Amino acid sequence: MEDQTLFRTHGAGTLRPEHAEEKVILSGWVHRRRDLGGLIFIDVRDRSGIVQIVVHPEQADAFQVAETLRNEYVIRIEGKVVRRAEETVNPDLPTGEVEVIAWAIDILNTAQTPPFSPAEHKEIDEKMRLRYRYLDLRRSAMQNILILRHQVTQAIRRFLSEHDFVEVETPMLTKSTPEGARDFLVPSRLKPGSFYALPQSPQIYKQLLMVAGLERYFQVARCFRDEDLRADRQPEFTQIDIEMSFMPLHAFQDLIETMMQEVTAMVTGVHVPHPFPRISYTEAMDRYGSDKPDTRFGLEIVDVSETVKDSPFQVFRQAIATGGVVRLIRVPDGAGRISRKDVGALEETAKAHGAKGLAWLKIEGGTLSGPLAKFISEDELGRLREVAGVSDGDMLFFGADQKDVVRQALGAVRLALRDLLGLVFPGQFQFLWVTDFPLLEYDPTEKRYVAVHHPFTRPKEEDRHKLMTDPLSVRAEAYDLVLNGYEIGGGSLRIYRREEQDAMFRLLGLSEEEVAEKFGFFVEAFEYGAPPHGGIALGLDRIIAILAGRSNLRDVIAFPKTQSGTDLMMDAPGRVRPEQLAELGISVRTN
RNA sequence: GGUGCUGUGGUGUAGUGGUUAACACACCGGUCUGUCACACCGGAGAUCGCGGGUUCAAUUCCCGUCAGCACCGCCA
Repeated sequence: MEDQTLFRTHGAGTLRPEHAEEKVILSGWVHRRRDLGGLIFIDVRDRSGIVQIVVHPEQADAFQVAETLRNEYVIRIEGKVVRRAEETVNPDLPTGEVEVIAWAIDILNTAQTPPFSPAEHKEIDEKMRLRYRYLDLRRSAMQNILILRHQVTQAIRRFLSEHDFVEVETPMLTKSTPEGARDFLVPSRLKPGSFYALPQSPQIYKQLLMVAGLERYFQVARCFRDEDLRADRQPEFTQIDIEMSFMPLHAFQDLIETMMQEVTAMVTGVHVPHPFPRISYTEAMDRYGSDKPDTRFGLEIVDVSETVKDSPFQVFRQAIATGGVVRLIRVPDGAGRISRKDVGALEETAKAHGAKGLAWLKIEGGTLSGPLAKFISEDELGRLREVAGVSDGDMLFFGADQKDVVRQALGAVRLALRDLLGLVFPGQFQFLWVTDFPLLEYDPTEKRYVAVHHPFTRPKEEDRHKLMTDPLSVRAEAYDLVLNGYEIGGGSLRIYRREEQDAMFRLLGLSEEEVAEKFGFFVEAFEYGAPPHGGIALGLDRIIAILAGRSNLRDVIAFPKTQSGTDLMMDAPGRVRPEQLAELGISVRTN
């Protein structure tokens, strides 16, 4: 008899013909049971995979146990690996050339019939999956993602360590600062009425580590933002946070590119060339209507304001007369591929993104159709051919409004066309740097400038002279890393001189007292010899999701939140006992 | 804060102003020695998310509400 305390000699999914005739002990879950009456097959599953167990009636003890097994029971099996007869090989199973003849089966634990089975093939409702997350995670597809995530994190840790970066942990209990997203707050018991904030990112800490002389820092950092959720946004998420001193920007970006190249190759087997393309913010907005363009397909936006400025179509004329623009997306061969119904949906998309409408034109067999047809002269069409390369069979979508509106609306229409026409495919990975973001934007509700990236971002040297005279035209030394139309990272070179940081805070409308209160320690640190530095934060969850071909972040997070920020398994957030609140000096309004 | 979609046995779906609310899987019992999403026979299992309204009658129509999802706003 084998050692009873030994649970396993092999992983179920690892058995191969070379193990034939070996005695093995397996432990795992009953994936499926096929009871033929005089012969019982059990598919046993562990993390490594599935193997078929055969129980013959001659092994009376084992057979008796096998008859009572149910799905998801946890069992231990002793038996012998044998090659399957030619005609019973299962080519769909990695272990399909062998099976295990069992002579002993122990039930380590029984199981209720689960609300859904890990062996099931159908789509399970998201609510169900989240409520019983531990069952959802039994499915190999989910386990594979978690394993993949582990491997990526390990690879990144190794890569950065080899490049002399030091992993440093920074506090989770920190302080709320103005600017940025809404904070998650944690009440202090020792100082009633005071609150910690969970970090939106370790930004200030990592800059202080640069002042401290660490020179190269990284962290797999959990970050928290109390804002509404999306498919690509969770309230807590993980950043690969990186900062370094004394490094030229191009060299830093090269390092990040090399790392992403390695990760992509590891996960997908796809080799992405680098350097990655770079595009300025302005160009991205003009050509793609997005600051995170999906460049896997064309359909670029073309400005035709000049061409149609005298158009009889009033919407065009008026847009231009009031300082706006007219731009179009040309869909090659779109005339035959896009139905009236599709057009209606595209129009809704444009409207949802601020446009008043979406004018369109089909060019088929030399004749024009669509609401614009009667307004476009032969002459204008000729010039459109020149400017936008329009040819027969094309379909054109026009946006006419103020520049920002047209950018956003046509950007959304472009993505809708991507999905409608199926223009992208699995296995395509287009990395892209978006650079030269504006440093500031004007917030009309707060009536002041706010930082586009964050208040620690350095203005571009050549724009610095415009800081006081024309702040909105100042570009930042900031860069986003974009993959397939998702922002997967963002960073900047930082301000590292006190006077400059002070000037930036003043520009953002913070009073001297506010600066002293909120950032006093920070600017003070700059007086003690802060090195030139910069960095980036990469969104690990998004990177994994994209590389693993998943369209929502929940699938790459072990225990994610719903769109309303709840955990359906734990039922968090939850109420707390009155004594807990009392200790914290908190009373809750109940209306 | 707003818009849209969804909510029917354990699960996935079908369906209807008056039905015995249908099907598949799962579940329970039985038969079966080469199955592998086993097969076959039989069985049990649903206050149709919740509340209100319209109606002789509501799972179905209307309003509200809750939950999940997608999106807009928001997310430096």
